[in-house]
Amino acid sequence: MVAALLQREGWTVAQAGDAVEMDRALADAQPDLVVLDINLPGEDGLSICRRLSAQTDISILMLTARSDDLDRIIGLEIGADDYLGKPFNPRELVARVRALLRRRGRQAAPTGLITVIGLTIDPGARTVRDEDRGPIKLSGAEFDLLWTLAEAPGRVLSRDFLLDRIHGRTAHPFDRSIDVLVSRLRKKIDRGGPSLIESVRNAGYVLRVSRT
Amino acid sequence: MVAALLQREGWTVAQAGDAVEMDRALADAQPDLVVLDINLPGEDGLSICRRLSAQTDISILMLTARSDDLDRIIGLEIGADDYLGKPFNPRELVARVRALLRRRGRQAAPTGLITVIGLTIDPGARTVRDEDRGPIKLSGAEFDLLWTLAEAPGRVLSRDFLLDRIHGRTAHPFDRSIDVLVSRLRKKIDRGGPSLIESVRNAGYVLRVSRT
DNA sequence: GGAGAAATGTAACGAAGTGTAACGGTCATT
DNA sequence: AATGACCGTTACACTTCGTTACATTTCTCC
Repeated sequence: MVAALLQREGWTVAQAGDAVEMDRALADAQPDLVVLDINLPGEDGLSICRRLSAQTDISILMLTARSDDLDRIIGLEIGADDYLGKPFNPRELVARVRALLRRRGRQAAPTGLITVIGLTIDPGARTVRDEDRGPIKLSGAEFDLLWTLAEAPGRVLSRDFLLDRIHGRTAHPFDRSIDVLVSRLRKKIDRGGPSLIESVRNAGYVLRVSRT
Repeated sequence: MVAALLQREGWTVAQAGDAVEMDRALADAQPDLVVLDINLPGEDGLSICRRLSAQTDISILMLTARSDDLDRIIGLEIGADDYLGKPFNPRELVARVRALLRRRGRQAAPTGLITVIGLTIDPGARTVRDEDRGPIKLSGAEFDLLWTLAEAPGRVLSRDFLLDRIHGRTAHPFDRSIDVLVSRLRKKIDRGGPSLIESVRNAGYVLRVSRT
């Protein structure tokens, strides 16, 4: 799933099931970055991380089951460049990979702030701020929805597209989760007037372009 | 160094060493964007930022020494449009400046209100307001119909044309949907007198030009 | 004129789309 | 274990809109 996600963003991806496979893959290509699961059969993820970090210049994004600070510190201590707890959000994974690559200077894809209709969205910090009313607290999925809509303000995005972008899955027959998510997001970002997120019958949802 | 960088990209750049110089420069030219260092002699960068943001429409890219969350939040809090931690990558600075200017261009785009016979139609917000009676609530299809008619006031538009514009489909043999839609729209926008939407036998519908 | 045909107006019905409250499962935290 | 955040599912209310049926208007032809 991680591989599919990254491939869809345009990166070239190779997969490996354990340390041995990974070494073989590393010999074939010189990747810029490794996404490393801490739980692996055979050689442990932490050990691999230490080895990679010491011997190579490759960026390491570590995936682990637990996300408390202790783990984090240990992770960074042994040479990981960033760290993501499971279950993670697909969009967040992509954002972090992009950030790491950018930091390496091999990728020029600045993910700056997005401001639409009085909302400032910071993909790096995953925070949203209303021009007038101050910061708005959104849940992970809510943030991803807003972010996705804000990347294409004024364009109608289908439920299928949104579902895929936000959760990396396809809709089942009577899937209403996007509708509910939209409803929840609206409740948090709308000001009195007409909703900032408009529904387009038989099509999907759009973020308003002009502030009314 | 920043100035040289931006000039090399083709932008016109003016420099200022402190707040006073900046005010003088702003009076001379009306820049689209200010790159603002948070550490300045005299008036503090944050203060300047707050002032600019409140008084003008100029985009602000803030440069800060530290890039932790505190700084980031403060930066957004006081009205910066984007921020960049030092030391920064020259290419990234250019990319962000470009992104901000592009975003500005989009936002400045006129929304294209249409006003006919006392109705103001806002295609961006998809709202209609009657000069006398205030906002009117229309459904999606109703709005599209009114909008289409209002783009060509006084011209007769055929049912086929309207159907295609509004629903992107062609009529089947006994299609009356446009008639019904017109009926529904009339009920919402007409004032006492003759209908604002006139039917032309064997041809279609027209929006009245003059208010009777 | 007047009868009939054709065009248009609109109420009413029903299918489908959408909004959202409420419930419950999962997971991390305490 | 208890708590709370998050989010998918479900259920129900409401909206939207095409279809149909019938009423009304307008035109044509005699």
